[in-house]
Amino acid sequence: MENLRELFQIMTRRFGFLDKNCCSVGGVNVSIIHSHILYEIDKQHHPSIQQVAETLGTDITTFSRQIQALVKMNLVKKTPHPDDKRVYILSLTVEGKYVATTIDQQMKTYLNDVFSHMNEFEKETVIRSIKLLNEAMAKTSNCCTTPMR
Amino acid sequence: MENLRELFQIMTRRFGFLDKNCCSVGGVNVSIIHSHILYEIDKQHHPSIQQVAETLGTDITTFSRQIQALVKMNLVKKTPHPDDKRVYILSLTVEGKYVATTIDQQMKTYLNDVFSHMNEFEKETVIRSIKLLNEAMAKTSNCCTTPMR
DNA sequence: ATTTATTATTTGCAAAATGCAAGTATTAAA
DNA sequence: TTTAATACTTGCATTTTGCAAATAATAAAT
Repeated sequence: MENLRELFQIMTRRFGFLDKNCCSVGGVNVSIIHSHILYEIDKQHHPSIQQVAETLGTDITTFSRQIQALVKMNLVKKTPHPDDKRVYILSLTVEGKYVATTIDQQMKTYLNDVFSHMNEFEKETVIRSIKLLNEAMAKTSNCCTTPMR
Repeated sequence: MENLRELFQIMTRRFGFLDKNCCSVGGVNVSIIHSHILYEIDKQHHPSIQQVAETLGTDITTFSRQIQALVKMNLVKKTPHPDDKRVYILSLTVEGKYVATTIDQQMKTYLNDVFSHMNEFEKETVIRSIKLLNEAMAKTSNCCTTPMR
């Protein structure tokens, strides 16, 4: 029985490095944090500030400022919610969408690079395993979800 | 063909949450960063400051200060290298070892919790997959290793 | 044997990121 | 129509960061 924790520690650290490396698109320099925010805004359907902060597990006041920065960089747009004036709806600007897409492609390239060292069967197994893992973590209440405050 | 990046994004985010939650032992409050440092010092055999900074991909000046903090907290000990006086050897104090061990146990508990939602076969498959992934990432030079510079 | 480079680590400093407490504005509940 | 709750923002004060430069020690070159 091998050391489980070590296995995961190494894996997550490596993905962390991946994140660190790949975050400058054209002239714009995007931090990892910002890239994750862009990713989530793109993925969620017109989310509010609160919603994205929640999924990323970031303090809301910090997140508010992060959004301000992204708006200033002209990557994100804040639109008042039509029915509830307290809420702001987030979306990507054209430039933001471009940056998000480019980062996404980079990430895909990296991942394909990683998978190029496996045969098709191994690749399928690994992908299936990550899915299993995600499902299992979703079921585990006392860890792996948004940090408790 | 499903979205590979999303799969990995979710997984690493979840492990990030895991890290965020589990880092206070007894009275001592240890940040994730500090817990990773303790982990590496424990794992590597009498590493130098430089070595650990390298594996964690942290700027050396920042890391120097992190070590100072851990020394002040009485979790880490700095010993001058006998042959090369420029170098400091890092080791855990008794208390540091205790903290590291406790965190390790917590992590193992969390992981077991996650795996409890799988059957034995799935568990084996997932573990084998993580290993495959780590090996593949190690082979991939243009990502997943210590940030360049 | 001295000068010159390298290496390991530390500080100065200034910029950036964080989070709590408190604020505003708006909506929902009593 | 007062009271409570929600979504978001700002004021601070603290912490974290990293570059440039300093220090100290070893290695290489002359």
